[in-house]
Amino acid sequence: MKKDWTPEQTEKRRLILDAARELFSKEGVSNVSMRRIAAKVNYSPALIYRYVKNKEELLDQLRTEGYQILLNRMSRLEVDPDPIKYLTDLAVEYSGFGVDYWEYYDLMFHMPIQISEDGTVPVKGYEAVLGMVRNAVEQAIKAGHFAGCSVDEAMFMSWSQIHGLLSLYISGRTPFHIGEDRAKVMLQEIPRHFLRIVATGKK
Amino acid sequence: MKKDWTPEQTEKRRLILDAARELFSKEGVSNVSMRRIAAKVNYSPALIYRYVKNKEELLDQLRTEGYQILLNRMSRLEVDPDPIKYLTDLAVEYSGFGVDYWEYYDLMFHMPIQISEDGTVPVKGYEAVLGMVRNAVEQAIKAGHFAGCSVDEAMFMSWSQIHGLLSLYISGRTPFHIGEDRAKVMLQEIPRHFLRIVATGKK
Amino acid sequence: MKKDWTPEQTEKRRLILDAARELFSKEGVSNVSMRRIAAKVNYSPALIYRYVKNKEELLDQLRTEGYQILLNRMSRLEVDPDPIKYLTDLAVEYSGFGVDYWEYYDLMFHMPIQISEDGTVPVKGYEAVLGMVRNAVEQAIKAGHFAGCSVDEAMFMSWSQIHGLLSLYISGRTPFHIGEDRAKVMLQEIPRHFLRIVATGKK
Amino acid sequence: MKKDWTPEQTEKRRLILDAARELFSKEGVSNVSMRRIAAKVNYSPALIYRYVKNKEELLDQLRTEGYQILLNRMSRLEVDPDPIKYLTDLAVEYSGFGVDYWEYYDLMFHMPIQISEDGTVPVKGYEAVLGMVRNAVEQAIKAGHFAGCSVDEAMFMSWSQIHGLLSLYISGRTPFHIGEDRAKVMLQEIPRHFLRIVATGKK
DNA sequence: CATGAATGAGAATTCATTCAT
DNA sequence: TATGAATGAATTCTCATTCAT
Repeated sequence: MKKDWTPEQTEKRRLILDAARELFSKEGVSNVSMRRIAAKVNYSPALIYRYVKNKEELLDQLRTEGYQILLNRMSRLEVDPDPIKYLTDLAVEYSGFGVDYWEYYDLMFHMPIQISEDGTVPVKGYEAVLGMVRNAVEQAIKAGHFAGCSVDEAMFMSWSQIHGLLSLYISGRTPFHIGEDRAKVMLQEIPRHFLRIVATGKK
Repeated sequence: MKKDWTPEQTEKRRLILDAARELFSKEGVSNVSMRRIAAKVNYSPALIYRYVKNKEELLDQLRTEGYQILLNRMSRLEVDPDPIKYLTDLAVEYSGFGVDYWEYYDLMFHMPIQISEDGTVPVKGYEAVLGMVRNAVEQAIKAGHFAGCSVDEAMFMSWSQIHGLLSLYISGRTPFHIGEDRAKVMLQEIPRHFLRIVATGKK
Repeated sequence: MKKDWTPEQTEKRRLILDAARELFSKEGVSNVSMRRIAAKVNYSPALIYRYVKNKEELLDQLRTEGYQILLNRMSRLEVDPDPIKYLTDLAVEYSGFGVDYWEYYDLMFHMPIQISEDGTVPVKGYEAVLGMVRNAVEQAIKAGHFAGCSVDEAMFMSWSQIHGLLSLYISGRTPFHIGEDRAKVMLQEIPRHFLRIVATGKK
Repeated sequence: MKKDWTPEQTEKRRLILDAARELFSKEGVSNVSMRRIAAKVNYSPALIYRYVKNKEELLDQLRTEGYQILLNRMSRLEVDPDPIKYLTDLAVEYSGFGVDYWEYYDLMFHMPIQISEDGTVPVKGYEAVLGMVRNAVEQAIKAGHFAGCSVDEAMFMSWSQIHGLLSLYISGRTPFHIGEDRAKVMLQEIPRHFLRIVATGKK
């Protein structure tokens, strides 16, 4: 499945990938058959296989694309001298991606992760994305933030805060009033509250 | 599937549900057939349908049970006068459930939510669970915490922090070193860091 | 696919195996689909799989049965003190099987042989059959026959003479006049000519 | 597919046939798709059908070619005055063909024979090949060999001896030690033993 | 002459589910 | 109550073949 694609072919492949992405997140990967993807783009089931090797490759391609887009968005940020500012920028960008491309996000971060024998994740881009976050967290710790946290801990807490928001958002669990633009409200939360969930109990 | 169950019937239904849950969690919902559930409890495939309407109802039932268990765990907590302490207790209990019953959790909080026409979630227990959290958050706000946050906001941030941790944990994305007990490490994080992601930038 | 079969089940499995055998030799193994086998016995395609694990197992079963039948026929012979007489008896029995069960024979001796890593043939019965022939040939050599031949050679020549007859017979290449009973004529040839193709040229 | 071929067309058809033969022999007729044949000669699948009517015709053509090659090899022999010598020469040539072109041989002599209404075999060359053998046998009988055999019988025995060797050889059933050159060993057997399987029982 | 696009038919399986007994 | 038998519909994927260009 690499050949040299003509523009038309690329376009058709795109069509298929998009249809698949939509269906996958609407109904779950395993409830979507190649047939249904074909039907959605008005192709015969057999034709799908001229543009996509198989279901596996289709999923991999979507995931890889997702990581690439996310990576691009995160990379275009300037590195702010204030590591917390930078980390927040990253979070904003990450969430923006999650909201704009929630179908991708679903495929990228909700499926059980595959780890190859050497301990790495075999989908291109995954490690790169997490690496950026990790570096930013590391800088923040060096600058005295996240008192008492290891890099792992700080990274995990930061990541999971944003991931939690996106995950609930994607599955429709944002507790905001129906009628409002969920996405917009969601995205306002991030810069306002990221890394600032402070509940100052007397302890 | 609403008949009046005799105790024996209830017990058998129980057996089936348990088998289903175990299989689902071990192999993923869509990789488990009704046949395999039947085999696991030594019933004929047909008999399953005496106790369970179909796969869908089976899943719904499991979800409902999940909410019930979670509700029980959260309810048995004493309400600490310090609302932050209580909220943290709730978080610990919630996460404990998520780790112990991650297979339930997956079914309960990762699938797209179904909302009925009147705006409620038709699965029994769901609203109750969230209600408890909401109340606790409300108390905390009244006590002066979460400065500047609406109840919705504070509730969403708190929930998604924990949900994010669990979600990443369930899909295998905890960035801790292999070999450690992921579950244990994960659970240590919660009381240590919940509601305390503070990054004091100079701003 | 072992379970304990009830008599009815055994019978149905038999039905399927027989249908498969007929189709296989009439049209070639790879031109016969499970669907067609199902159709031939008036079952739904799915039902086939209650009685047979898959196409592979079906073929293996048929082959194994074939070797068993052949082995039985060859085993019931008394060992004649004259090794040539005995060898001829074996040949007659072997050919009788080949003619009576030519569909089996086709599956057993015309498909490319599978040899496992340890150099043996993994289908039960194959080695046993050849072993009997080999022993008989060995006795004959010890008794002074097959002058100048190794056991391998003598065994190969004897075997291939009969196999050649059967192979041509099965594929319809017996050059006897149409209308005669090909099978009968064929079988007469064996005792008359086996091991006696003597063309004493003056050289 | 009878058009008048230009030399270029003939050449291309040749290319396709050769590719097909190679693939067929390497992987078995039913494991080779028209696509793969096309790919092997760097044609588009569609183009194949300009030079070959369909898979069936392709096979028929290969068979016909096979008979032609075999016929050529057998024809180039001088007719030895000793009919047994000549018959042996034919056998050697026939087996040489079978070993060199075993893929052809398989197609030519293992598939069920098609006989047309007038009792002849509709594939060109088949009758001619057998005719040569038949004649040679006839001469041998006239010269006093094959005592007591009809032409049919003698012809059938001779043919099936060689065919048996080739058939077992092709399906991998030569009982010679692995590591030796099976083909070479096989071919040595023919002149050594053809028409000389003598087992002189005391009887 | 040549090809890319396209497809209907079919391959081996599997599954949720029903039904007669 | 319980089950074995049965199946229609679905799954992923391949293939021989046609046709418009």
